[in-house]
Amino acid sequence: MAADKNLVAWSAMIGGYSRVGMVNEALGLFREMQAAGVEPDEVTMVSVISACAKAGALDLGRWVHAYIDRKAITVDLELSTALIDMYAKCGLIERARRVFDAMVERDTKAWSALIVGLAKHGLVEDALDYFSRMLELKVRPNNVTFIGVLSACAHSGLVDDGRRYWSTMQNLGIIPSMENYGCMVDLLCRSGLLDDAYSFVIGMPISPNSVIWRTLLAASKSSNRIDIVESASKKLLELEPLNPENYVLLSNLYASKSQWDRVSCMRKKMKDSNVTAVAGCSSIEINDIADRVRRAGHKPWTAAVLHDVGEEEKEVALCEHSERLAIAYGLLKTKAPHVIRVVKNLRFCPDCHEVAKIISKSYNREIIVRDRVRFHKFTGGSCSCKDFW
DNA sequence: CTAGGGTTAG
Repeated sequence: MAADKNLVAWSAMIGGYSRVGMVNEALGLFREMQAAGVEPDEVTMVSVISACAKAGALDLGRWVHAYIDRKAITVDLELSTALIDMYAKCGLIERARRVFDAMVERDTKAWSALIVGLAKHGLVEDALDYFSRMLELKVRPNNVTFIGVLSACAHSGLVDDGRRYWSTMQNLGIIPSMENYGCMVDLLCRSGLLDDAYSFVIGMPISPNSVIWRTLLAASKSSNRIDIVESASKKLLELEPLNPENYVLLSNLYASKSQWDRVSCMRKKMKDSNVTAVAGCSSIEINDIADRVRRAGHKPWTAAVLHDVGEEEKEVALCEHSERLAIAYGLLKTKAPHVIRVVKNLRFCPDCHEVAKIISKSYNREIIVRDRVRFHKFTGGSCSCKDFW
C-alpha cells in the first residue's frame, strides 16, 4: 500500500506480527505508524501490549500503558485483558491484579489471564480464590482457565485438589485439551505419583504429544521404573527424532542412573541423525533502560538500577554492583543459563558482561518467577547442555 | 451492513 494505509491496515499488520511472535517487527511497525501520523485506537493497542507481553518488555509496556492513558484510549475488555497478561508476564502481578479489579466487565478470558498469571507467580491460593469467585459470579471457565487452575495445584503439591478440579472440568462439559492433560501429568509427576501419571497417559483418549512424554521422563529421574523410561523414550524419539532437546534429556537421564552405555548410545543416535545442540542461552532486557539512564547523565548500570525501582523493591535502588543487579533480577536463582546474552546496545552496558560471567560461572539453581526478567523464557527448562557436554 | 483485538501445560 502507498500512503493510504489507514488505522485498520496498520492494526491488522501489527496484530499479525504480534500473534506470530515477531514482536520487534510489531513494535517497529507501531513506531512507523506513529511517525506516519495515524492515531492508534484500542484495537491497535491490544496488539502492541500483547507484543510487549511476549517480549517481556516491561519498560516499554509501562510506557505504552501511560500512552494509552495520555491519549485517552478506551481501556475495554480486550485491552484490559492484554494489560493483565502483560503485567503478569513481565513480573508485576500486583499491577495485573489492579487492572483486573478496575474492570467493569470481566469475561472468561479476563479471569483466565489473571488466574494463569497468579499461578505462574506461585500465588496459588489467590489463583484458586479467584477461580471460586469466578464460579460464584457464574462466569463459565474454559480449558485455558483450567490450565491455570491445574498448574497452580501442580506447583504447590495439591494433588487431591487437582484431581477434584479435573472432575469439575469434566462436569462442566469442557473437553480437555492436550495442555490440560499435560497439566494433570505434571501434577501427578510432581507429587511423586509416576505410576498414576503413566496410567493417566496410557488412558488418554488422544495421542500424547512430546511435552507429555518429556514430563514423564523428567519425573523418571527419581524413580526406578525402567519400563516407563523405555516406553516413553521410544515414543518421544518417534515423535521428534530431530529435536536435540530429547537426546539431551535422555542422555542426562541415563547419566543420572550411571547407565553410561546408554548415554553413549544416545550421543551416537544424535550424531547419526545429524542433530546438534548448542549451549543454552537466555537474555534479559537492559538496553533501553541503559539508554534512558545514559541520557539522564548516569553511568548505564547505575541507571538501570535506579530506573527499575518499583513499588515493591526499594532496596534495589541501593545496589551499586552488577552482581547485586543480577541478584535483583532474580537471575541467580536460574538453573538454565550458562550464557547470559544481553540484547542490543551492549556498548551502553559493559557491566552486563560481568553479570553474564558471574551468573554462568557461579550459580546453578532454579528461578523464582518474581522479578522483571523474561521469566517465561528462563523457565523454559530444557537447557541441560552443561551436564550433557 | 462496516475491516483490525485479549487468556494456553513440561
